[in-house]
Amino acid sequence: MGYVHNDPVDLRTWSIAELAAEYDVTLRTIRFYEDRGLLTPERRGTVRVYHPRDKVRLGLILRGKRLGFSLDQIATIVDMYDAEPGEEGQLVYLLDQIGRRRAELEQRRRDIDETLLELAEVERRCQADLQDLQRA
Amino acid sequence: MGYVHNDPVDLRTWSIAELAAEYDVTLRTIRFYEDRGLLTPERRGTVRVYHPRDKVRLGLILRGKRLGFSLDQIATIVDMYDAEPGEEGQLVYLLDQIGRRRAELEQRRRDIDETLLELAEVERRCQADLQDLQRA
DNA sequence: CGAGTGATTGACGCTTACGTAAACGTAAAG
DNA sequence: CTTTACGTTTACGTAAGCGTCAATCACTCG
Repeated sequence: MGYVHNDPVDLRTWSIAELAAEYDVTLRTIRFYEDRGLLTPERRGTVRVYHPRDKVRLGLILRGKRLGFSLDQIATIVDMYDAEPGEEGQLVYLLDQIGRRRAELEQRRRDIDETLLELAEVERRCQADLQDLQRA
Repeated sequence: MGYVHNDPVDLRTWSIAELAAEYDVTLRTIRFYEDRGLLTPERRGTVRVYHPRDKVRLGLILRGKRLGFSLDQIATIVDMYDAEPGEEGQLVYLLDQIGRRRAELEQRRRDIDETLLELAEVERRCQADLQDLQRA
């Protein structure tokens, strides 16, 4: 275990297996994300040690996946979170990226709402058919 | 062209190129979906002719893709739309599927809302930093 | 008739996102 | 000391989702 019981949040660490269990992914997956530069855990000797920052990032990555983003897109999103202030060009670029992502997400939400409406309609039809069957 | 001008909606047809242009996908993509059983256009000789039903299905497929569903998942979803009444087992199965999809979609919407909130936060920081730079 | 234009079917290639061994290291427990 | 648990790298495999030819056919326009 990453250790102990009552550590302040910032001191806790996790093993790769602990993270895998908590987020229900395989070790392979976590290592793959590292390979792609999405995670950079500490190394103690050869062993990977994950800090709260790494854990948060993994959470963000998986949420991005649920949303259907590619790992490349996720990389740019996740990196936005801990970007340092930087120079003006950087900031403008970041703001631009944020705008794009927001537009994508809002489109997705519309897609979801439409789909939910249609599912409800299909469900209604289904239940009606079921009623008819059971009366017969 | 699929023909004419003022046909009742149900009579219009489209060529593969027209559909590709309208939805901004390649011919290859459309044929691939057919290969996977997601589309079944009419054949006039060797040529594919798309009816309104096919066009609608393509729209559903692409929306499914935007939502990050796999083609397999999309197939089951899309097929729900034109499922015939069928027997009780079928209907129960369908209702179950609907429930699952709905749960997935609602999770996704939560993901989106969280992400949007966080993006707004990052944006706020960004704009603040930009302000600071421009005062200096 | 010849040149385009737009369609068709293969067939091979490529990227993404991992799965799945194989072969090895290390450290605590029985 | 050997087993067991947990970790490591290297590397090949695979499924999904198309891109990209190549070869061929059908129709129309000048």
